[in-house]
Amino acid sequence: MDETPMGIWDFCTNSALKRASRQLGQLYEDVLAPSGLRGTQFSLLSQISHSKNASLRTLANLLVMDLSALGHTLKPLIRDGYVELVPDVSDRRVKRVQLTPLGQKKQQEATDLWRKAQARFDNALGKPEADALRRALNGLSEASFAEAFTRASDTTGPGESG
Amino acid sequence: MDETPMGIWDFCTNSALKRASRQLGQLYEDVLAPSGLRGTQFSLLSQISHSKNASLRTLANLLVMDLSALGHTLKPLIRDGYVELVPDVSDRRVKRVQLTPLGQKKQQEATDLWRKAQARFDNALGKPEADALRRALNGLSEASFAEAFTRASDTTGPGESG
DNA sequence: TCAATTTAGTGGTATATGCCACTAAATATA
DNA sequence: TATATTTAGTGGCATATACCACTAAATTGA
Repeated sequence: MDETPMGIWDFCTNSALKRASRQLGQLYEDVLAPSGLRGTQFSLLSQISHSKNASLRTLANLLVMDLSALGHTLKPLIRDGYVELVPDVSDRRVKRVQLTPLGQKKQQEATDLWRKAQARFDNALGKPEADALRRALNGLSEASFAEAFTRASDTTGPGESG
Repeated sequence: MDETPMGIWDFCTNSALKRASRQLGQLYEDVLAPSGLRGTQFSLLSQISHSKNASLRTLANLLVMDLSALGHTLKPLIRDGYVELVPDVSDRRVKRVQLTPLGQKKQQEATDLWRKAQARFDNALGKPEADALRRALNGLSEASFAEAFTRASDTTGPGESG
């Protein structure tokens, strides 16, 4: 065999993460398809549902997403009548994000499909492994991890100083 | 506390994966920035370097990426002179992807930066955990996982029937 | 050999996501 | 109070990524 099936993802966590994200994204989206929602849109609607009356900024921080990216991503959902932005009265810069009744219905409908996808995932990987993976991923998403990463000078050698 | 900091990512592996991907993407890209390459572009150049003379289709499969998405993503790299597509002589449908000399140089330059990012990641998470995470993610990216997922009827109850 | 099917790529369109520049509004400071 | 700074959001531009329709070339089958 002269064709080594080695990839950058075997070394690079970032590449591995993106590749896995594409794969799992496809898998979940296929299941969510009947709802007409993309995977990201389902995540968004669900989080908006959880974080009632959050501002765009708050939501962006929770989702570890750029504020303007969130704004852009919400546009199709606003256009389709699932989400609305309500200006805050006390701070006129702020806009609160909320689901419309239609959005709530759509989110619930999609949740039924999502449960299937999640069940399949847990079955395919094993429940304990799935839970562990989710925890690990959520650890990476915490601000404290970003700080640890940024702070980490590459002390690859033996003996950790400082 | 009436503000439960609970998120969809606490339940949904897909949401957790995308969120972590955004976070890690930012972290890696900050380190790669001096090279002028985005994270995805570095992954791409590296994989092209590994998979010498691969066709677009082969590369797309390896990367678990849609063929046309790969084509689109390569465009900036071709425009900037890092990558070129060479038509295959025996099968005139096929285009082989390869780095230009400039692309090789850029890839090597970026690899030096990447090593820093990777070292920081390993430091922040711990080497064994990082390796385990990479393995888990690469498992999700395998075709066999997609098959297991698709095949998995949601046998959430006890007793798995054939 | 010729038609039907499959395979590789391209281009258009839409969503996902980030950066930067800009506006508006709130807050801090002199 | 008037100015400086910070904060929230918007809009433009670029890349990332998917789907669909289409072309071209190879393969299959009659």
